[in-house]
Amino acid sequence: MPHAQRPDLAAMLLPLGRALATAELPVLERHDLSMWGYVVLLGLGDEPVYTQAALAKAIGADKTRIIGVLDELQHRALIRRDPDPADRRARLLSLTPAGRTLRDRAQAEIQEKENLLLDQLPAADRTAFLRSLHTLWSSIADQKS
Amino acid sequence: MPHAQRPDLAAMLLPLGRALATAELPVLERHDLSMWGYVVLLGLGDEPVYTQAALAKAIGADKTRIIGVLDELQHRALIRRDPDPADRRARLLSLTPAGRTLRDRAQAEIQEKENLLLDQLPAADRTAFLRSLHTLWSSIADQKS
DNA sequence: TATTGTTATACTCTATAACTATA
DNA sequence: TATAGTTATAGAGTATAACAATA
Repeated sequence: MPHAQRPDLAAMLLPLGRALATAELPVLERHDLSMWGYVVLLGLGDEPVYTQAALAKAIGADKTRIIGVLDELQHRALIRRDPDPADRRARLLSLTPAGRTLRDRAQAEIQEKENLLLDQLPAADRTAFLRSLHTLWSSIADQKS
Repeated sequence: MPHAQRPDLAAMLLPLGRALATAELPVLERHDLSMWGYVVLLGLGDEPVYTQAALAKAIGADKTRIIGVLDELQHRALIRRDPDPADRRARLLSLTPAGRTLRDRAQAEIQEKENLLLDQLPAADRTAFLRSLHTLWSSIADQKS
């Protein structure tokens, strides 16, 4: 066997993902968001609630990791952290309208940038790429739960 | 604007890449290779030479980061680190036949695993995905140099 | 003066352990 | 006893600074 015909998948996916994340940092900075702050806003979808531990698990972070992030987002009134009347240990997390707006704006700008990169692909490849990436990503996300 | 129609690219690429890398760790372990050890072996392509700084840059590592890795690979006779007679500061790096064999075996096993994941895609999507990923990855790699 | 390889140090990020308040 | 949230601590990984040898 002479040599591989293609680079390893991980050797393409990870550098590409990191390059994108780095390129998107200035967008987040303009909105005073850290990467984790943005991920938390995304993690708090449109469905109202969560507990901190569940949110942490959903976004792949340690529960201790996100505490400072939640503190700051709450302080900026982007999220609410209401004690659950049914279980006073738990905090119900939700986006405020301001948080939702900020999240949607940041995401729109980020995906705009990403679309510029995707524009170099032929239209057919582009849709196949997005469809495939989504399939593969879903399959490993399922696997985790 | 209600909500994004797709997840962010980086939010799919990075978890997918990490999941693959994690799944491939046992393969590397069987060959007594660390992730960086494997990356170094891959970085020393079939072309004979390099200098440590150039290799580090090529694989996206700090030059100080790979010294221990090179030490171990050399000790196991997987690479050679010959002083350059023309410039005695520099070390010419190359794979030994054993290093090349090990690299090719590990890569074959890794890509076999990756192919299993890709098998869930329809054939047409699969080729379009690989072609597109390669295009995007090349474009960001070019950008760096 | 600049560069290669190296070591030692500092810094960032993340995970672990230990605590409180609830259940 | 077990769990949610928290704090403090320890660890892994990485980058920075400083050095000797060479150009």
